[in-house]
Amino acid sequence: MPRNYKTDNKPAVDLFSRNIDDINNQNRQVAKKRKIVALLNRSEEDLTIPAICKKVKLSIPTGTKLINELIDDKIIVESGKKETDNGRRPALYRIDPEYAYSIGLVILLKGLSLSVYNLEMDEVYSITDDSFVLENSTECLEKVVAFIQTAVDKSKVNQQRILGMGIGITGRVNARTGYSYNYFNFLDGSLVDFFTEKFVFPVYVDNDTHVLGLAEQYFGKAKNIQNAFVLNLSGGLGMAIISNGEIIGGEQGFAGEFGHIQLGDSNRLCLCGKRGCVGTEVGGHALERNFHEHIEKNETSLLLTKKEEEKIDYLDILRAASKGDALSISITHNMGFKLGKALGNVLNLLNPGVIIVGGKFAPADAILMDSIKAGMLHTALSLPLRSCELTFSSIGSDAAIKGAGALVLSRMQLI
Amino acid sequence: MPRNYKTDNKPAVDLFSRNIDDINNQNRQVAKKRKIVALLNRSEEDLTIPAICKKVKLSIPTGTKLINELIDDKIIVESGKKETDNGRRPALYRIDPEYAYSIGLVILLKGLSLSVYNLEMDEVYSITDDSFVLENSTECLEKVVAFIQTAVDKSKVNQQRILGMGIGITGRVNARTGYSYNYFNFLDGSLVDFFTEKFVFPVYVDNDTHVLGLAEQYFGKAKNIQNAFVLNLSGGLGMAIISNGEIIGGEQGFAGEFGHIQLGDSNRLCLCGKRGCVGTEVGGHALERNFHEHIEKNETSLLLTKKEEEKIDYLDILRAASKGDALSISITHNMGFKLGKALGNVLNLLNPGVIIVGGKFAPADAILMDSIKAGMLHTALSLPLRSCELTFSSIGSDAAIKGAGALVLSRMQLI
DNA sequence: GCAAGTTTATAAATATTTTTATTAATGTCC
DNA sequence: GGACATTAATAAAAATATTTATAAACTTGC
Repeated sequence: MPRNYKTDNKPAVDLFSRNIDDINNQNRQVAKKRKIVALLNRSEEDLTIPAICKKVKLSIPTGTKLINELIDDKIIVESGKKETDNGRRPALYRIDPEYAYSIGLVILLKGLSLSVYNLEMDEVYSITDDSFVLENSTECLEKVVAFIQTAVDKSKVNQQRILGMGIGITGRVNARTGYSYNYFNFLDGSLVDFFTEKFVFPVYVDNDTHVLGLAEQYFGKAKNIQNAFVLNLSGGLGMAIISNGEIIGGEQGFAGEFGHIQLGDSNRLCLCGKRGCVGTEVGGHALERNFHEHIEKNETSLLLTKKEEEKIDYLDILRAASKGDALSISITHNMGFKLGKALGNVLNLLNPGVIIVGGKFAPADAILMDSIKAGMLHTALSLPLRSCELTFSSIGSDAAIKGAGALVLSRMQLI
Repeated sequence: MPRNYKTDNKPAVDLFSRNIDDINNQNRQVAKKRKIVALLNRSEEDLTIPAICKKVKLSIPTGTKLINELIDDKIIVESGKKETDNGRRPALYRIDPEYAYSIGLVILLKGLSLSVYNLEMDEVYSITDDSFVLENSTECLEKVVAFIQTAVDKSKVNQQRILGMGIGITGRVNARTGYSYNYFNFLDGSLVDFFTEKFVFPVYVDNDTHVLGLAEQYFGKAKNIQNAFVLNLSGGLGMAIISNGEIIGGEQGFAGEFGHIQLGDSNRLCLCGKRGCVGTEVGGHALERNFHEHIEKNETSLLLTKKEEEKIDYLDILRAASKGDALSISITHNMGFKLGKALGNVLNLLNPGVIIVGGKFAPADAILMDSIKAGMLHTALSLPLRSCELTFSSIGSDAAIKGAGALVLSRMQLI
């Protein structure tokens, strides 16, 4: 009887397997290929074979073999020769960006945004529904599904080429199990199970703040930094904590509820039922509330000449502050100071190398930088403060969506 | 000319190499051997070859080969056959505990303790100097060196068999660079450099709280838990944070300054210069202060009948509380409540699965458990609180020393 | 008490990876 | 402009690891 040895040397597990267990239990070659792709994905410039082999700890012959296989599979392309001072010039390689795509979806209280990204995380399609209002209902969930379906259709991307969809949703989310606890919590199974059944590609979920942190980690100012805070400062206040190079989820993925730390001196009642949460003093909604309280005390503002008082939102206040409106400046500074105090305390606990202000307030660096720093001085210990940089996100308004897209690559260990 | 192929199949890098770069840049076989040793070190019971191979992801022939080499090197010993229900009975293997040793040293404000551990982290020698008082001086440092030298001599352990010494020292420490910032900061180089020059074995350093966290992680109630807080509640208050299975050091290793978060409602001036730090309300010294303040207000206590007021320390207060002294119980409960409130806030931020109270207060669970829980209820969000267990360390008073010893194995990736 | 089933351990065959040697492609120096 | 230095890529040889087959050591069930 002839012996039945394995003759095909192709890996049994596909690089783009849609089964997460495969990814964690893959053979050495596929794991190394994944690392090569991830390295090229992270790298700004194209890389040579020796450089790749050094980084992924492979000998040049094996590295060459795997890279050639990736070229055969159309995942990697040669992009020219590298200019060097001496020696034979090496060939450069990069990812073929159009080989595969990922989808980022962000579900906020108001607004639904989806983008399709190629492997290099360049946006190839984008759509937003500003009229969307998040409700914990079947109808709302169906709306989301319909939105995704039409978006995917309109993007004209081959669905077989979609690696997966990452969803960032507001509220408490267990990223590991895929359950959402504040919205769409009426489902029998997890939110991930629900979506996975609806689409041919795999679905991953995390909360909006963690997804923003991912964006900062891969494309923003937390790149190559092992310990960072990424603030999601918009209407509310959240924080993604990066420690030892990883976003901290905690035991159920609930980590980051910075808005519900009681550090303030105020006694305002928070939505969570407690009093004095940072979130009652810091964030867009708190800013609006402060604005209206001051107006009630007969203070005045340039803003009142342009808009009815009830319709003024925190973005109006920010704009007014940057144009010199005294009240807007005052309350924004005040908010920044309180935020700084809270940050200084948490800085003592976690010793980050950088604090990045993201969210809708990211462009407000000119107004907020100094007041936050002043606040931090009041609470932070000098040693950890000295080596912590305060900075504002520069990724732009689609940061969270891009982070949601990156969630796919991250889970597939391709970035 | 004869070709010079490598003929010796022994690894070029020794398993117990004293060069940390070797460890991070080792060949596959040595890395796997290290994993085998670490697995056996962590495992309660002895393991079979198939079990080991499965865990470290090796085929049985290669696993067998490596294990046999470890046996040849006297690092592993066979310990009998395993009883099974069916099939051939496999041989069991375990670490030869006396093959090598590690030293744990803890330098506190008052007291110096050193223990020698075998590979299974059983104590083989222990010595303490209670008269020691930590000062930031050359003389004090020389005292420490002399203490270590006589201790190592007295322990009668072959110095060549000592893998290294782990030091836990109070104050801010950068574990990566080996610098100590509060004590012995007058040195030209790092504290690690200083000690490394004095001894033949390598030296590792971290602060006392992180080392306590390590102990809890490897031998205590944080074992197999990915997200935990380990409180160092003694005279002062510190916290080791374990996230994603790793102790968080932060950018400079300063993470964990829980005592300097301003969460309290009090306005007491802290040693750090700020007001309202948790540490001014929680911890042994705060407890003593509270005790004396109450006595000044003419309250009374059983303790006063036994000891002069000035000599009463927090351990006396704890003992009195457990014997029913009303004042001691009251102020201890009060402290527990404040600690609980502070913990609840940080729990919102990091979502740990377990909070372990360690340090000198670890035996005070009966007095503190309920008051801490009550405090946490006031500040923690319900979802993260629900899944977080509060517990007290049961390792014992030498926890930190054992953690310092484990620091050696940890850095050598042998645990 | 012996066949059948199960698991460990070893041996042989096959597959993979690395090391070393060789060849190729460049720049530099005299 | 050619010897020489330098780096890349490929080829061949050696080392290492895995798969498969087989033997050995057990239990169980009849």
